[in-house]
Order: sequence, then C-alpha cells, then structure tokens
Amino acid sequence: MSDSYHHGDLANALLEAVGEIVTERGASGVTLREAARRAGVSHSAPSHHFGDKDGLMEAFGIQGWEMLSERLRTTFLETEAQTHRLRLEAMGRAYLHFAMGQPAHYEMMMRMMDDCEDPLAPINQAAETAFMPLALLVGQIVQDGIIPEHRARYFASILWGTVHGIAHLWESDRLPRFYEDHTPEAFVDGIVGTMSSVIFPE
Amino acid sequence: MSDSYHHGDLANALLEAVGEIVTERGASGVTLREAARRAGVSHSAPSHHFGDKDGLMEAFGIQGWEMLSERLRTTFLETEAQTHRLRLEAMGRAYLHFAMGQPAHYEMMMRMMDDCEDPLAPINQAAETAFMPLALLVGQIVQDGIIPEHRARYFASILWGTVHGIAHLWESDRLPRFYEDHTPEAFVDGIVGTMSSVIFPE
DNA sequence: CGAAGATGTGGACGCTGTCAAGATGTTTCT
DNA sequence: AGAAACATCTTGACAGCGTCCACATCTTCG
Repeated sequence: MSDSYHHGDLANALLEAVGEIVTERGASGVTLREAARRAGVSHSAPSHHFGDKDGLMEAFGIQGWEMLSERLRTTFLETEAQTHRLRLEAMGRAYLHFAMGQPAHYEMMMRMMDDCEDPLAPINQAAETAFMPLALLVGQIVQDGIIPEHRARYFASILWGTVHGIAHLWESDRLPRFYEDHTPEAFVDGIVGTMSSVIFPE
Repeated sequence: MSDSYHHGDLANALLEAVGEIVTERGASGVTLREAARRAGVSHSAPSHHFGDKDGLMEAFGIQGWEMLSERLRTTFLETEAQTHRLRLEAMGRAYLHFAMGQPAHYEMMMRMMDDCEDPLAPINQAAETAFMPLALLVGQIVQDGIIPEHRARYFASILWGTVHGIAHLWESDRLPRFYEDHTPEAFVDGIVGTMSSVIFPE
C-alpha cells in the first residue's frame, strides 16, 4: 500500500482526531476541517467515510456507547453470583468510572443525545442497548420485593437518570469543586454506597 | 422614541428570538445572524448587548436558571409548614415541571453548563444559586436522621443528579417513548413518588 | 486488460462570527 | 440651549466553516 495518496485507515484517524479536539476544546470546538488537518488529509476527505459533520460526531458518540455497553455487559456477567445489591453497586461504579475516565467520549455521547431527536437513530439504539443489563437487573430487584411492581418502570428510569445525572454534573465541572478532598474513585464509592444504602435499607 | 433606527428593547427581542430558534432547531441551530434577523436588526447589532455569540447564549441560559431559581425558592417557602418528605416531593415536581415546561431554556441551560468550564462564570453561579433551597432541605433531612451525616454530601449530589438526569433524559427524548401512556404530570408524579418512597421507607 | 468502485484532492459557494469605521439617536454636563 | 459623551445600530470586510462538484488516484473484480 503506497501511503502517499491513500491514507489507509482514515476513518479511525478521524475518530482519534475528534477525541483530541474534544479534549482540547470541548465538543462544540469540533471542526470537520480541523479533524481532516490532524489526520493529514484534505478538508473534504472525511465525507467519503462519515458523510457530513454530524455523521462524524455521531460515529464518535456511537463508539463511546459501544465502549460503555461492553463494560456494563462485562460487569453484569462477572457479578452473576453476587447479591443484587452488590451487583447494582458494581454497575453504578462501572458507569461512573467510564464517564469520568473517558470524558471526551462521554461528552460527545451526551451532545449527540441532545441533538439527535430520532429514537431510531443508531446513536440512540446504541444508548438503549447499553442500558439493557441495567434493565434486567432492575427486573430482578423488583422480584425481590424491594421495589413494588407498579413502581418498577419509574425505578429503572430513576437509576438511569441518577448515574447519568451524576456523571453529567461531574463532567460539566459542577461537582468536582465540592469533592476536592476526594480521589475520583473515592467520589464514585461514596455516591454508589449512598445510593445503595438508600435503596437497600438495613 | 422613534422606532426606525433604534430598536428600544433589542436585548429582550434577541432573547426571545433565541428561544424561538432553540424550539425550532435545537440549541445547536442558534445563529447570531438569525437571531438578529428575527429581531429585525442588522447582523452585528447584538454585539452591543451581549458581546459575542456565547454571550447571547449564556444570557439565555442565565435567564432560564433565574426562572428555575425563582420557582424553587417559591416552592421552598410555600411548603415551610409541611413534612420534609412532602417538601422534597414538591421541590422535585417543581424542578421537573420547569424542565419539561420550558424545554428551550432547559436545553440551553444544559448546553451552557457543558461548554462553560469556569465555575465562577455567571451561568454557573446562577445554577448554584438555584440549588441553594435543595441544599438547605437536605440539611434538614439529614438532621432527621434519615440519612447518616457522613453521607449528607453524597445524598445532596444524588438528589441533584437524579432530577437533573431525569430531566435531561426526558428532554433529549430518551424517556418519553417508555411513558406514552402517561401525561407529563403523571410521569412526574410517578418519578417523584417513587424517589420519595425509596428515601422515606414506611 | 478494463470497467467499476472506493478513496482523496482542489476549488467554489453561501453562511457564519467577529471586527472596524461610521451613522444615528439619547443623555449629560456646562 | 449647545456641545460633548455615550449608547445603539448599520455597513462592509475578512477568514473559517460545511457542503457540493469535478476530477485524480488507487484497488478490486469481472
């Protein structure tokens, strides 16, 4: 493969460039032309891989959802033998650790959720898939009788909303100033532990 | 006042235009020039009132935070004689009803939180002020002994994160499809009731 | 070999945010 | 009242952006 004219792996190079830009300037600083420059390619090359700018940003967001999806799935499977309480805690930690450890991806995931209204769009399908293990676990917790059945749907929404909201507040710098004495891990443990102790009273 | 050359109330007209645009095209569709067009004014008139585009969007976001702030403050004062449980429920409803009833403002509030990293920026100050009543209420609930003191900070973060996360998921169209049999009010009641019953077990 | 397709280039277009210079009202000070 | 300072709005210019188009280059496959 001659590396003069054809890049060879432009799609991935562009996604990496997007990651860099989001880290440096935030999701609103992403530019098709800048991503192309960083990949060493002309300004209109990306169109052959991602269509338009939204396509590129959506692809980066989908990549993030797939990473999170994989982590949640793994956590779900690895904790199969544990109590529902420990399992839920492990899922919460996995979600928050991902959001805090991959801020560029997480920011774009949120941004694309905001901008893309169609529930059937790939990005939203990916988001929904990621939450399947959580939904399963909630079903099991409801069967334990800890949550009454008529509240199951609300309870699932609340759990999703809580980890999502905490991650979003953290990532948009609303929470860190209140936890300067914490490592990120200690913060996550405190949040997850408190959630768990409220849901499963002793 | 002659209405030919000078507008008279351009600042408000621009904020209203931003609201329209957000409703029609989302926060990412806002354009300084389009807002100026809708206000019937030249493309660079807005700079005298809001500096640049971020200034205009931030002003719209701040306006939203002040509206929410006022609602939460009012709710907090009006429920002074009630139990902490009823008071917390009322605050949750007020927050969610605002987010769902003023989606344009809420979307911009979130967008600006994402984009503006400086915790001392006016938009973030306004956001923090809005949550003062909630923080106060959490302090009182902790005094009741329902939540142990060493978890107070986490508990406050969780409450904030939960209403914020639920509102964000709803507004970005993630939740409505699961609640098509609900009016928005019924959805809010279900969420708030479930949160409350988890926090205050009978 | 040659056609078809995938991938990358370069230039054009209209739109955008920002800036500078000037025009037009309004307020304030003398 | 008059002038000076100020606030507000216009016009024109500029570079950067996303998108489209025609074309160049490389790969694949009949």
